[in-house]
Amino acid sequence: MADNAHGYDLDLSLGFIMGTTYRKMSAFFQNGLKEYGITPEQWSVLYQIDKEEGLMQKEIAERSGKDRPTTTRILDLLEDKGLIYKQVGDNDRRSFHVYINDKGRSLIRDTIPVERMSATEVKKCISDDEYESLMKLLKIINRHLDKIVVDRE
Amino acid sequence: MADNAHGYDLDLSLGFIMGTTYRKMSAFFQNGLKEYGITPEQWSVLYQIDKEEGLMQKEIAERSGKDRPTTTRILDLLEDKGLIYKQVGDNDRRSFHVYINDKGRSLIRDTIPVERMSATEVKKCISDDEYESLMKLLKIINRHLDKIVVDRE
DNA sequence: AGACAATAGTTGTTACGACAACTATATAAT
DNA sequence: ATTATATAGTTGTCGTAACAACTATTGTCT
Repeated sequence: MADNAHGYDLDLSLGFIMGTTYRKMSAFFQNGLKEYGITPEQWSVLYQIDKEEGLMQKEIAERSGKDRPTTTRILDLLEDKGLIYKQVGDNDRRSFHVYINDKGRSLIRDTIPVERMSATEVKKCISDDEYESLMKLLKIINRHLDKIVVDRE
Repeated sequence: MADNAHGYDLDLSLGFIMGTTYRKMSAFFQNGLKEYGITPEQWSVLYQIDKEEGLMQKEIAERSGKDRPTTTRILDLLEDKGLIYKQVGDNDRRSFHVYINDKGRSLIRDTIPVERMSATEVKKCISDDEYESLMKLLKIINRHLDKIVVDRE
């Protein structure tokens, strides 16, 4: 955000508009998280760990929609902040299981209302039906693009 | 993309889903641009310069939805690739006017079909009406979030 | 058992976005 | 005219994403 906030020339492609919209929503969330010393992306990873403890990094990556390198780095940051800890896999010594600790748990508890505020804010400018239809369309496109990309693996 | 392509746990917030959808669309476009040695973000900047030559960097930043630092860097890359050139402002010696050259022009001409393919691909999984309504909703949210952020300037 | 492939995670590089701090020039206020 | 302020652009830093290349471990094939 910071620097540009104007009347954009929005006569542009879907991908482009989705990018700017996503970044603004993310910035809005980030603004609410300021005092908690955590970013929206870190939050989403921590949230997944809180939701189900003992996940392997690979599973966390899948659930938070990030690739393995990015997940490694975000987990490092969360560990540095003392919010989570890793434990070497019992059966598989290549893998780690990830656990949240008290500090992480209370951070998530405290910030869930902040996360909700993003949705609340968006719902100020569109109806509930429109919100639902937006979510639905995004999920459809998401899955569609997955199919295309999966072929390349 | 590269690493993760699965059945996500999409029980997540709008911002999150918008982020992953945006990244997948961007990756799809990027894939089509591969042979042209340019990224989607660079493309969007070059596209604006082609559309109206002699723009100041500030105007390019606004139209492509980027802040000034990011614009500076992308313009540097485009200049290094020999697609554009800058010229010091006549009245205002702080500013630059940016022009596209032949190589840049032909790149845009050649890649506009690639850009269109992204929209075409998305339209394979949703109807035209849904596509339009998606665009409309994103623009509304975009403007709404602008209003909130503008207050901070 | 030994070779080979698959998998979990890490590291390095490039691009981009957010943000703060900076330079240089232009404009306004007095 | 001098000072203050605003504006155009740049540079530095951090976080994140995409991607390639790597290590270590596990599984498979023979």
